[in-house]
Amino acid sequence: MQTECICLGLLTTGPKSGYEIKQFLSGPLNQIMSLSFGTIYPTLNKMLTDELVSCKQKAQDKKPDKKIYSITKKGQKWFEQNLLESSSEWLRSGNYGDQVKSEFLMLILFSEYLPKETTNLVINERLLFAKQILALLQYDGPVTQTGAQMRNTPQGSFLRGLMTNIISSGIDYIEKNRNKLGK
Amino acid sequence: MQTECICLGLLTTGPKSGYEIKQFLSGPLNQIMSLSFGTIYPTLNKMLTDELVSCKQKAQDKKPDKKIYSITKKGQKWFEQNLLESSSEWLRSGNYGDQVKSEFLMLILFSEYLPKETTNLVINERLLFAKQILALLQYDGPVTQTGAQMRNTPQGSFLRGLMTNIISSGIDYIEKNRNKLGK
DNA sequence: ATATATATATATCTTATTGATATATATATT
DNA sequence: AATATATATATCAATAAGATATATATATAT
Repeated sequence: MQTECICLGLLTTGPKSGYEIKQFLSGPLNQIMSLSFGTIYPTLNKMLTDELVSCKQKAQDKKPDKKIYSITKKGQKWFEQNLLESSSEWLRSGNYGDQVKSEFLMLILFSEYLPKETTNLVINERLLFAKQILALLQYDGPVTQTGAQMRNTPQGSFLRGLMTNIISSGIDYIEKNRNKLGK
Repeated sequence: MQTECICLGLLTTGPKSGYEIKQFLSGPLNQIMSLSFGTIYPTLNKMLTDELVSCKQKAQDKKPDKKIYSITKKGQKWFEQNLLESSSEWLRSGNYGDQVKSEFLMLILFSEYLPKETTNLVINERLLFAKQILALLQYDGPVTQTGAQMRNTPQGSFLRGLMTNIISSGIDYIEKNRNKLGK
């Protein structure tokens, strides 16, 4: 149900192929949402049957057809209806720094069973990884037209700002308190 | 593979039933990791076959038997080995405020299609929800013996501190910048 | 006093989702 | 020239979530 809604939401900014939806969900947005091809393609097909999207097939010689999906009027209506209905649910089920699946933090919880040098190494690499993501979020160079949604809209700026804020304060905390983890 | 590791990690602090594992993962730790019964029970059974855990069945009249699982020596070895091997993977796959599945933030991204009053209401409720979780994290009253792992160990304090930090800065950002979302 | 809700406790089943793999070609890099 | 990466779609097995069924005890509200 959500998968449909997310794909439709991304299609509101213009027609896209399944590959482009995946691409978009692999940019800065990847920090808050991801979908695999195994989810995207079946969902697109299902929505085609339900007439929530239409599909224009571009023939390409020797390559498989490029299938460009557009949201239909029925789809737009369904999307807005569904967004409204699920808003109170999405509010709680989501996570942005208050509900956060984290294998890294589980590793820290269990770190007493890890060689102390490994724990140190893991934290170093984690900080590096976090800083790479920060850089990706703050990057202001050219983007594909798909990524413009994260740039030029107030919603996109808000999200980028929030994520930057959360990640930075996480990095700060780890740097200041890592010494308190048992040695 | 991870499910096994997480269950074993929780069993290192003492024998537990499947229900108690679920309980523990529904406390403050729920913010970073959760498992459903549909995952816990089959995993426990699989690990019993593999002799990573042992099981003491307590007969109870008229109630189903209480099955208490303990980590075996083989299990402890497997756990430590696996923790070490997967550490470099868990480092990246995890999310704590830098990679964060968030239906709430997707809702914000799509909020232009939501009635403006709804967006406002959603943000208000979200802030309330976040503050409830903060209170839960900072709560210092009595806990079940299972929860002690999050209290009395340096790892537990570190996690609680990090989560508190991340959530607080998220709340701050939202309060200061919500006016910038289109009206 | 009684009804209702919540907590304890295990288990199964359908559905959703991931992650891996297969296929095919163009383009960029070494 | 060789290799790696990007474009592009699709399927499938393995994993995991979420719902539901079952059974009882206890706490709370009417």
